[in-house]
Amino acid sequence: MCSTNSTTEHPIYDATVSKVGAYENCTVRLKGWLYNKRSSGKIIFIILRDGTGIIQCVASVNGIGQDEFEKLDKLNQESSLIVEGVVKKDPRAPGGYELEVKNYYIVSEAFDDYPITLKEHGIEFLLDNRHLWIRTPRQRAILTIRAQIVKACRDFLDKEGFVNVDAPILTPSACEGTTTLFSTDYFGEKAYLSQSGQLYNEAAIMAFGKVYCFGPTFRAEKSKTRRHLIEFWMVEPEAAFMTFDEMLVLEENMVTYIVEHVLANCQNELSEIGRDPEKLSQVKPPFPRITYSDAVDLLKRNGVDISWGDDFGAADETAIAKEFAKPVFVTHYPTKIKAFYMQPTPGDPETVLGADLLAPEGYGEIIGGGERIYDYHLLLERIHEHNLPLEDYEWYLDLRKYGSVPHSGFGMGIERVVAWICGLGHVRETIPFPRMLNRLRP
RNA sequence: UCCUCGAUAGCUCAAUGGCAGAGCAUCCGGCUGUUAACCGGAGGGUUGCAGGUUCGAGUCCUGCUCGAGGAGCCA
Repeated sequence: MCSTNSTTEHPIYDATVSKVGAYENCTVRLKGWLYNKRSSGKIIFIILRDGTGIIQCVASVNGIGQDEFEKLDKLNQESSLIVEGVVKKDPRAPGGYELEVKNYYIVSEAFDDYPITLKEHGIEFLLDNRHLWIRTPRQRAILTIRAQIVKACRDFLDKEGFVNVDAPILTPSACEGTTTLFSTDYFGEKAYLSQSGQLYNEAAIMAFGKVYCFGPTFRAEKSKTRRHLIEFWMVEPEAAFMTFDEMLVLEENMVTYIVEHVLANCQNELSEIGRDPEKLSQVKPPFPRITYSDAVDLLKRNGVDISWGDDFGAADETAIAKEFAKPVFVTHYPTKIKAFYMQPTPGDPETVLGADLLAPEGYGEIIGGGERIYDYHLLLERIHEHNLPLEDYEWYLDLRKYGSVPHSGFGMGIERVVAWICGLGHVRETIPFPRMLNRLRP
């Protein structure tokens, strides 16, 4: 990267912590924040954070002079600064490289009461200080993995020929009429925040064939568990002519692609959060498939008090997923516990062509999807059965009037996937600024 | 909405019904290879709020507020 046969001119390279290994014995300039420091009289170790990583910078009185040394020694945690120095390989330094400081500039000196110290903190305090908490290496790693998961979703679907057609956030009515929605005023008319882009996707596939929407979703439910956020992100692929079985294959290929992408690109981040990649590398197609009926039998054998027709609780999902090392599909749910648009199973109208994908290790449902009703008359019947306001679904019924085709789609919850891949105990760390019951700030 | 647990220094936590404490952070001082550095010193409190019992309440009782975990709910 740089030549070591130095002339009288010593070039200074702008670098980042993550790339510093390429500049061994060269002078580089790093821009970042003071994460921590350790001082020992005439030598000081500055731990610099620049967003790409953390590096130890060593400054001595001999190297930068008494005045500059004392100024640096008094610098507060999280002060922003620019450091110039020589990159040295040193096994004593965390990360294997350190910077021998030749020069530094303080950009902004931080106040002396930065709340997030390097000691332990409680979750309430950390969430109150989420705007600062995201600076810590662990949170940076999780959110970096999230970004890579999002990228992998888009890369995979683009590669498979899906077109990104986003659905509106402001909608005139509930997509399903089941869940509690946030309402807002739309110039005198009531509008709701989207809980799914699926119905709009179904319109879009008749124009593009294969589409996906990717955006935030809002549920005004008073859910208070490790798997729930009030505002979360979903990617929802939908394709014309795609059968139920083809959809399952698409799902397992997408999940596998995401896991492989993270394993290939986020080694440092996985190691930072202490996630064992071994468990993830087992995720390869095909994923096991179990029908709802067989899942009920499995639970009964394990002593769970459940009868056919009951929906699964979180503990049930965990018990089912525990039987498998890979994500598992639960298919053919009872018609009455699924949404109105689900296509009945041929020859078995009591169940539908719907499937949930349950993540391993107790992370529960990460995908829900299925084949949609494409017959006009059946769909109309279901809308009546569910007492849905017909006027809100007229455009949706139009899709069955003008060139309807069999089609399928699914929705994947990004935060639950991030929680699973990162091995986290709660989805609140998987999104930059979580919106939860009792928490709207910061 | 329900169940369980919790709230004491900026943070994490101690304190048998009997003087309000420690570590970290902050401030002052020391130390030329530290690894959440270490060593010495200082400042820092309406014990979530409102009542009650008691000679005496951080501690026991009642109500409330806030939070956490879970349930219900939830493609």
